[in-house]
Amino acid sequence: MGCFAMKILPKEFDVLAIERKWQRLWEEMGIYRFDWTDHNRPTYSIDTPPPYPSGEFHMGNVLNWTYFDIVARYKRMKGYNVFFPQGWDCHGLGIEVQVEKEHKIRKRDLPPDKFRNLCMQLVEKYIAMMKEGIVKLGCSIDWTTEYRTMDPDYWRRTQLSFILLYKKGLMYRGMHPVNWCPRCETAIADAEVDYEERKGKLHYIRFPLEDGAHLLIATTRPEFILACVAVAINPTDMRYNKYIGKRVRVPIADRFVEIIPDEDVDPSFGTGVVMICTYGDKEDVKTVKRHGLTVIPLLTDNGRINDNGGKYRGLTIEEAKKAIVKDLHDMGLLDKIEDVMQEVGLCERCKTPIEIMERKQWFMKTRSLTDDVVKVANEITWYPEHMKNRLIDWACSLDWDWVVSRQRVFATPIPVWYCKNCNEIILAQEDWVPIDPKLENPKIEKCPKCGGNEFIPEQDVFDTWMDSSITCAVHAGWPDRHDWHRLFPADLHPSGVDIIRTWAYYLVVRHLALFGEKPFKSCLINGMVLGSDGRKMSKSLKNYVATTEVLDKYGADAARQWAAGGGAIGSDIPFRWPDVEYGRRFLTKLWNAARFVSSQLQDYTPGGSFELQTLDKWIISKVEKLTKKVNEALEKCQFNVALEEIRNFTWHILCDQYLEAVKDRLYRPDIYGHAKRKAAQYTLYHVLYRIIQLLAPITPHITEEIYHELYAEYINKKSIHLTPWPEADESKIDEKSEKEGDLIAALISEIRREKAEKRKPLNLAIPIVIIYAGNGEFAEIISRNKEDIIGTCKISEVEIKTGKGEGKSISQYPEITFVSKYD
RNA sequence: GGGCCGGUAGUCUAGCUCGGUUAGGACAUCCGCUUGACGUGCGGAAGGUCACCGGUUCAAAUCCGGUCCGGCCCA
Repeated sequence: MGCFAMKILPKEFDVLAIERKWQRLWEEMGIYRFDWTDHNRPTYSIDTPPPYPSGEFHMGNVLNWTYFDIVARYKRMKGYNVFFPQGWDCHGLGIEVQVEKEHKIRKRDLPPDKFRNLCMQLVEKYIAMMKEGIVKLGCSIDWTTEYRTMDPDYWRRTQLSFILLYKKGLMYRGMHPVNWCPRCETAIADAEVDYEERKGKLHYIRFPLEDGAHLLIATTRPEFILACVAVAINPTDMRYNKYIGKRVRVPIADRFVEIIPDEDVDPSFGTGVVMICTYGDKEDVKTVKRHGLTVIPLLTDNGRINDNGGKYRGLTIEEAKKAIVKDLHDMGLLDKIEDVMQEVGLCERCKTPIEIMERKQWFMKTRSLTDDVVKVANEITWYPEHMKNRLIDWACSLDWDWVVSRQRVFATPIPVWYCKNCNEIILAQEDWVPIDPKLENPKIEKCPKCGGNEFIPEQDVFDTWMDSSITCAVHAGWPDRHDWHRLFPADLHPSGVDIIRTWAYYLVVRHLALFGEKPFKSCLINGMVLGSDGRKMSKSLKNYVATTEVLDKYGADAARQWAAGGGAIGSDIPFRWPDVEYGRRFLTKLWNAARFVSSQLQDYTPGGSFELQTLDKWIISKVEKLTKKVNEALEKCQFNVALEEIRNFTWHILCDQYLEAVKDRLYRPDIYGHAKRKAAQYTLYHVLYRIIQLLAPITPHITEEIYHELYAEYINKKSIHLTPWPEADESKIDEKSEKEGDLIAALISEIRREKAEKRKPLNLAIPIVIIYAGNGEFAEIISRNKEDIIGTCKISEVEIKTGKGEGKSISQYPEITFVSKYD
C-alpha cells in the first residue's frame, strides 16, 4: 500500500450544493440500477407504491420515501441486488375532478379522448413536481424503471389481469347495489367512502294501517318514502310484533307494503318502526336481500328523482325531501321532526353525500378469498407487527364484493364488448391488449353464440385500484419476463397506516387471485405527518409545511434525520423544525469532526507498526458495539433507534471524549512518540469510516462527500453506497479496555469540568493534580494512561496515589478523588 | 357501539417486547467559557406524582386488571 493523499476538508461547506452534486453524479454513474444479469447477489425488491400525482411531494411522502430509501441503501450495502422502481399511479377520480374544476367543464362536455388529454397534461405537471421532490430527497431509485399507469403499455397489464381473472371465474357482471356518487356519476368502492358525523333530522310519519289505526315510523330520509318497499320491526318488540304480516299504506306513494320482522331493527331508535327503501342506506340493502323484496329504483345517475317518483320526478334529493315533508305535513301525517346526529357517507374525492344504487357493474369476487387474505396477512412480516390487524379486520368486515367498474373517463378501459343481438359478453383475448373497446372492434368476425356481427363496446372503465394493485407482479416483470419470479413476491411493501385497507388489501387479494401467492414478504407502515399543533398536517388547517421549504433551507440529509428520528415507524410523526435544525447541526458536527481527522491524517498511511492505547481500544470496542446495535435496529426497521445510537456515539463518544483525549498525542509526537500518534490516526481513520458507513443509508449525501474526500482513493469503490456494510467484529469488543477507558474518560471530564467551574480557560495549564485512586487496580490503570490525561487536561505534574483521599470525586467512581492545584 | 394505538419536565419525544441504571434526548429557559475541528461550538444549572386506581413482585414507566382522557380506523 503506497502513500495516499487525504484531502483536508474545507471549513465552509455548502450542503445544498453537495446534495445536488451527488444526486446528479449518482444518476450519471447509474449505481442504483438493478442488475438483471447478476445472478450471484441475492435480490431485494421494493414495491414502491406509485404515488397518485395530484399535488406536490409533501412531508408525508418525505417520511414514507425516507423510510424505504433507508432500507434500499442498507440492503444494497448488505450485498443485495436491490430493485427500487418508481412509477406513477395516474388514473382516478381526483384528477378528473380537478380538471373539471380548472376548466369549468363536466367530463361529458368533451369527447373522451380530449378530456383524457387534459387529465394527462395535469398529471404530467404533477409528476414533474413530485419527481423533483424525490430526487431532492436523495432517493436511490432506479429511474430506468419509471412508468405511468396511464400508458397503454401499463394498462395492457391491467387488462390482461382482468382477462385472466374473468377466465378463472373471479370477475362477473351483475346488478348489485353499489355506492354511487351523484356528482361524479360513478360507482365507488367502500374504501372510497368517507364518513362524517352530521346533524340530520328525524321525521316521525304516520303510516295508516288497514284497520284505520296507524304506525308511527321514524326516518331521516322521508324522500325515500317513494321507494318504500316494506316496514320492519324487531320481532322481539312487544309493542309491534302483533302487526307482523299485516299491511300498511305508504303515504305519498299510496301503496300497501307488508310489515316484516327483522332482528337488525333497533327498538330503541326512533319509534322502533323503520321503513325499508331501495335504498336509503346500507342496512336497507341487507334487509331487502334477506326478505327478497322488490327494488324500486328512485334516482337518476345525477341524483334526481326518476319516473318512479311520480309528481316529484326531476327534483333533486333535497328538493324532493322538502316537497314531501310539506305534503306529509299538509296531509296531517307528519307528527314531529327531531334533530339527530347521523353518519353520512361522502365521496372521498368531492365530498358529495353518496347514494346506494343498483346498476349493472363489474365485480371481483373478493369475499370468497377472505380466508386466504387472512392466512397471507399472518405470513407477512409487519413493521410494526400490530398493523396486520388492520388488514385482517378490514378484510373480514367487507359486506360486498369489490366493484371494479367506474363510469368515468380517465382510466383503463374494460376490454369487453357485448353482442348487439344476443347481449353475449365478448371478452378481449390475451393478445389483443392493450385495447380500448370504444375505439376498436373485437378481432372476431361474428358473435360466437348467435353469429351476430355488431358489437357494443363497454363504456365503463376500471377502478384505479385495478391498476395499482398489481404492482408487485408488474415491477417483477410480469407478464413479459419469464424470470419475473426472481423479484416476486416483493421483499418489502411500504404503506401508510391510512391505506392498509385499500392498497395493501387490494394488492393481497389481486395477487392471490391471479397467482395464488402473497404479493410481498414484509410490509413497512408509516404513520401520518402531523403539524406542529399535533393535528394531521393539512393546508386547510394552516399547519402545512411545504417540502421544498424544508429541503431548500436545511437540505435532504437534515430532513431525512427528522423522518428517520422523529418517532417509531407506524406512529404519527409531528413535523418539527427543531428536529430538522438538530439534524442540520449534526451534519455540521460530523463535518467538523471529519475535517479534524482529515487535517491530522495528512501523513497517515495504513499499515506499519504501532500499539493501540487504552482509549484507542476503548473506542474501537465501542464502535463495534454500535455497529451491532445499528444492525439490529435496521433489521427491525427501527430507524429512530439506529439514528440516535449513531448520533450520540459520534457527538459524545467520538467528538467530546476521544477526539479531545488524543489531540495532544496527535499534536506532539516529539513528546509521546510517533507510534502513539499513529495509533490515534489508525483509530480515527477506522472509527470515522465506520460512522459514515452506518450513517450512509440515513444521510447519503454528506457521508458520500466525506467518503470521497477522505477514503475513496484507498477504499476504491466509486461510492460509499457501494461499499460493503460493516458487520460487528466481535474480536475487537474488549470489555477490559472499555472499563479502563470509561474510567479515564470520566476522570478527564471531571478535571476539565472542575477547571470550567473555577472559571479557568480550558487551555490553562494546571501545575499539579493529585489523584487518589482509591485502590491499586485503579491506580495502575490511571498511571498507564496518564499521558492522555496530562495532555488533555494540560497538567504539568500529576501525582497518583493508591489510597483514598481528599478532593472532588469522579462521577460513577466514588472511591476516586482528585485535587487540582492552580496556585 | 367495536377494533387498534397512545397518555413520560414548558413543548415534543426515547425507553415498555425480555421488570432492576441517577427515567435518556431535542427545543425553549438560566449561568459560564473564544479551547491549535466546530460559538452552527463547549461546560454547567433548573425543570418529572412516567394519566389515575388497584394487583403481581424483594423491585413496576416497563407485566396484569380496571377507570379517565386523546387519536386513528370501522359500524
